Amino acid sequence: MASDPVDRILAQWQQVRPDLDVSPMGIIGRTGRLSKHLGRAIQKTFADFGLNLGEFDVLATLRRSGQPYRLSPTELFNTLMVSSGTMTHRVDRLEKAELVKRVPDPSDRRGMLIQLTDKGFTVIDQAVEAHVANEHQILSVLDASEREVLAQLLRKLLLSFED
Amino acid sequence: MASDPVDRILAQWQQVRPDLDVSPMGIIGRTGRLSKHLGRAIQKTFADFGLNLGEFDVLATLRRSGQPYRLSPTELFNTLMVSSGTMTHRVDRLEKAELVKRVPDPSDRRGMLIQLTDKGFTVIDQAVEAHVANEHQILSVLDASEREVLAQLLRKLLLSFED
DNA sequence: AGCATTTATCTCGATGCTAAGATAATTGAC
DNA sequence: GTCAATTATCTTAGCATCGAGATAAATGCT
Repeated sequence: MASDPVDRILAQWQQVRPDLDVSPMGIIGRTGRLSKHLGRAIQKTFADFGLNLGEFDVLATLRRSGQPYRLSPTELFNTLMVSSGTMTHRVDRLEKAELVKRVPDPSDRRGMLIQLTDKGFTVIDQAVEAHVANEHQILSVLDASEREVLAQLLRKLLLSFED
Repeated sequence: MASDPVDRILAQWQQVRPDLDVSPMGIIGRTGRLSKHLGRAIQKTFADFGLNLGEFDVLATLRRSGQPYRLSPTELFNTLMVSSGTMTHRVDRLEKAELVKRVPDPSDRRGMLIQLTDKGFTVIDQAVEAHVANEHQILSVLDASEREVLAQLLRKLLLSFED
């Protein structure tokens, strides 16, 4: 197997700090770099639909929640691991683009519900299709069993952070 | 194996769009979420040294490059996958904290070199030790062979993005 | 019922990032 | 040797984010 930039980083540390076992960087460093690359590759698809990654995530979360395609801001920002302020701004932008609208929560007068509009539904359904096709393309360097193993290991690690 | 939030996302998509094979999200979605969790867990260690993740990366890159602990801004931002403007700002901050200093490149009058100061050297050496210990802790949920397999698969995927 | 605590959302100020463009110096084709 | 193209760094404007705090409503203890 060819060496990647992270292998070179590990080798450099070995040179200057041979007393340290920096092997965890082989996973943590690669996860960070990979996440950046994946984010960039994926943004390109969203741009075709006038969305950025954050906006896509909001619409996708509403879409996959099923009818009536409506969730509270709190559910959205908890699911998406962002702050409440971030979610307010994302919804502002999406509302301006008429992809979602805010409706009062009938059962809690403090709360609002974020409702996917018809236009939002159409946009996210098309965007998801393009996105999934793109994801298949990106992962085509791994065969089916490699993908399976990778997903399992990532899940195990992820479970140590969240239920 | 227990299910994680990404499993629930996949199950939701299966419900509302059974025509789509969303299995790539099992890897791409988890990589993104994991990267966020890892970033947060790691920032905490850096904060003890008055650094954020970006600043740590700059100091660490200089440190592991070996003597004379000096690199150009271009080498730094290429290595760290950020824009040139971002690197200017990071160096500004680090220079203000007297952890690095800018020195003219003797062989190219357009260029500057970013030099780790003695103070910067001391700080990064301590920070790296704490950081590596923290990384070992984070990955302790995986056994040695799992870590090895995970690193290999991440490298294979990473190599499809960069040499 | 009354009141303190918690919950839901939004507002605001600060931070770090990007992309495009400015300046200055080097390189390379002729 | 000249000069156009490239390269290196910094500047600037704009954007997405976070965290702390404000407001308003619901909850729950007594």
